[in-house]
Amino acid sequence: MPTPDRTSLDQIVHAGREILESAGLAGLTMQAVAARVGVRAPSLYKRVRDRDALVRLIAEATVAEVGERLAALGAGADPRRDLVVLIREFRAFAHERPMAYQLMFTPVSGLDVATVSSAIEPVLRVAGQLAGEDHALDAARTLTAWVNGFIGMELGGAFQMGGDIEQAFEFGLTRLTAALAAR
Amino acid sequence: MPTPDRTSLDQIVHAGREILESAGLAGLTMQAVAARVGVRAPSLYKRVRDRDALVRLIAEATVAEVGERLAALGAGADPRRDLVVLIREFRAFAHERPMAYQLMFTPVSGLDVATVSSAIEPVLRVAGQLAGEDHALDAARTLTAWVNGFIGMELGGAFQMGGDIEQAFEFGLTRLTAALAAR
DNA sequence: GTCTATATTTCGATAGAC
DNA sequence: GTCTATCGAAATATAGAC
Repeated sequence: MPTPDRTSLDQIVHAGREILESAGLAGLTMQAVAARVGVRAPSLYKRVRDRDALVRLIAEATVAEVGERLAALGAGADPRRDLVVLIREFRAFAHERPMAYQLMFTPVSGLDVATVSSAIEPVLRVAGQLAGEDHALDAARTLTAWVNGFIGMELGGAFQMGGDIEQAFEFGLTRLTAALAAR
Repeated sequence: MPTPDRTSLDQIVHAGREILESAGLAGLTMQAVAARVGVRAPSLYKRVRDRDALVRLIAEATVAEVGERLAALGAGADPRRDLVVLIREFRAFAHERPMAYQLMFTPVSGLDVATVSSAIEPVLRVAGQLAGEDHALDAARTLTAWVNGFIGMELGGAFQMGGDIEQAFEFGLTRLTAALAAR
């Protein structure tokens, strides 16, 4: 073995995730990733087909992590309380990894349905408990649309009219959970 | 006058908006804009400082158009009905100009507060009528977050679990308007 | 598997003639 | 004001030596 492995796919993806957060998607260049793992850019192509493939791997790792965190919350006796906890955790993740969060909802990431479906399964389940199985999907979409929109706007600085952002979030969360409860 | 004007700032912005829709933000190059208005790229710099300035002008024109369309709807006797009409019109615009819509909510566009504020004034007003002035801002943010999130997800193809998207939209709209009404 | 070197492409922006 | 010509700056990806 003339030249032993100096990096690995895991290390590359990990480095990519860090660079994504610190420099954005545009800053996620093959050179930057290579520099962080301690090799030259051409060496990355031994493990990753091209930049798009690396971006997809990062997006998949992000979805998987979100799914684990949501699943780890478990379920209690009160679906409404479970839902509040789920949504807050979702937002907390977005604040920790804003760029990765946005990447998840970007078309270019090319995520497969199965990965995403399993990640948001807890939300769908609790939405069904709350709104009734007939409205489970509609309720889950209402919730995810709202929280995703809220996060996107706060991350993008779209809330420019003053006021308390935390209060606005809790207001929406309270009203939404009440509105989705089966009647 | 050796070389009479062959284009104008209005024409440049108009061409930019069309290219944005057909080729995306990445396809909005100075060369593409120049070609569409019938000049060479360097000529654009006589009327626009640089590409960022052009992008900002396009974003501002988009916000202005949204504002006009929302304002044109007027107000009726039922705030709840007004709100439904407003939100549907907002979504209709997003479907007509998806790329411009997304640009509005992109940090890079650098929109000033005043422009955006006046555009969404109808939403804020009706939200206040519905939820009470104490909750006007919170209610408006809940609404805009939801509709923005919903539109972003449908434009990005994030609704991958089947079902009827229109039904999901109307479900959310109905539940939200009910939830925001003052109690 | 890693490296140097480089081909390729693309685009933003400027200089200076007309 | 418009043009040609060109600079400068990236970054992706490949070729081939070691």
